[in-house]
Amino acid sequence: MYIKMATLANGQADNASLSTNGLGSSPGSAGHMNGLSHSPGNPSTIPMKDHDAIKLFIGQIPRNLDEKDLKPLFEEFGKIYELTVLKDRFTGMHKGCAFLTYCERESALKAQSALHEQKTLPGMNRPIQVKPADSESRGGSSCLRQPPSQDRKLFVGMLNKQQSEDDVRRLFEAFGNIEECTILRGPDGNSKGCAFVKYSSHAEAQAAINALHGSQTMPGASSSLVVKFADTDKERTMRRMQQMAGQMGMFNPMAIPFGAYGAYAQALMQQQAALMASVAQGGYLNPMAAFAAAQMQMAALNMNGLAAAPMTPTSCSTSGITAPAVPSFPSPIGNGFGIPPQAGQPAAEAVFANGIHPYPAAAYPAAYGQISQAFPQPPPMIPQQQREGPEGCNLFIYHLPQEFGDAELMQMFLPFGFVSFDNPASAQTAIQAMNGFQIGMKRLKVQLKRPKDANRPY
DNA sequence: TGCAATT
Repeated sequence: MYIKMATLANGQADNASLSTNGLGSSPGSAGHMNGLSHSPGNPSTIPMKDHDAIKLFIGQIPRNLDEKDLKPLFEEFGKIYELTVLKDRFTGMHKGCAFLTYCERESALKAQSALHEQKTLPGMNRPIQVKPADSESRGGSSCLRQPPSQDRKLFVGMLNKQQSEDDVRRLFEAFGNIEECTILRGPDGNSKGCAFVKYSSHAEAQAAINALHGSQTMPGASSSLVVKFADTDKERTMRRMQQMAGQMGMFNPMAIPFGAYGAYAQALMQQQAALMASVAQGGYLNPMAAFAAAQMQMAALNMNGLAAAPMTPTSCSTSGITAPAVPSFPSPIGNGFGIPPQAGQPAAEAVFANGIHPYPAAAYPAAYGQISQAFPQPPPMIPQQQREGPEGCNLFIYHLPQEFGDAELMQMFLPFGFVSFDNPASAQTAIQAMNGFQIGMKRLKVQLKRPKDANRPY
């Protein structure tokens, strides 16, 4: 059964990319769809590129420039095979960077030496970046294989905001060869007081951590220097999801920690967004709705399957205090998808019976016990009428963000205001876990919903 | 207390 569910999951992921491609972002055809290269208007010229062509990553591009604006800039170094501005997959927002492949390898080398760090596009506070894309250094037999950069890239926090790249380099150069050093800056060019430092090896990075973390306090910093490995992709994804949830004023206690499921959750989100976009008016669905769709899909999935996955006492005891007590997916102990969970999931309450306060968001326990609120199967997206659980099982949640700009969305998410469990112990567990949970700038206040007939205490 | 921008 478990094997079968895993296969199904993969099938869904595949379908997701297929339908996305159907909407016009197949890697092979992106250039055509964007109408930006391949000598348009000359059908006799079939675009060809060298076998050893280099895909370049272009960074520090003003967000108001699209492919057609960038094309002239790069064309002077050779014929462009493909140029793609990176956009956010849900909002379509320009990410400020692009991929560029020339037909000839030589053109790429020329462009890189002429442009990289050499010139600053209007409105930018840092010079343009032109270098081989990360994908170019991985896996190619003819390329020098580089170690993955996430094990050797450091995040440095608690810097003085006046410190420059050079200052940071000087601080870190004793511990190894620094390949990249970047101060993080806001849109105004001011330092955010933190930086990335990339060494050539993991050992060098580790040495820098050992020597520098907490070693000193920079003038004006609120605590001592922070030196740690930078976030992984997964952590970044989660961070962004949480930020977005905060910004958009959405609260979905089930969906947020789903970031922890990484690739699978992402595949689902893509699939759902693509699906929604295709049934909408042909073009891009409004971004709010697209994101909401993804959230809804995840919530529905969670309620149907993963939320009900029982956690064994063993998995609890090994999860430790701070480690997320969420099962990896697919879980061999889960009951799969589309099968309504039975009431009274074993051991769910035991997970946090010892008062563990699971932070951060990733640690939100996926197995409180069954949430009794009815939620429709994925396709119909309109929640049923709200249903309450027995007394002592219903939570009331204060401080939900209220930035909804869209009345429909408001209606969609209204049911999340109340959360009902099928037994009081689970409700208490949820309070323990979620009270104080931070969303954006706010912290949730979670307590038992007062019985209707209770006297108001004040 | 701050994690860019790599489809």
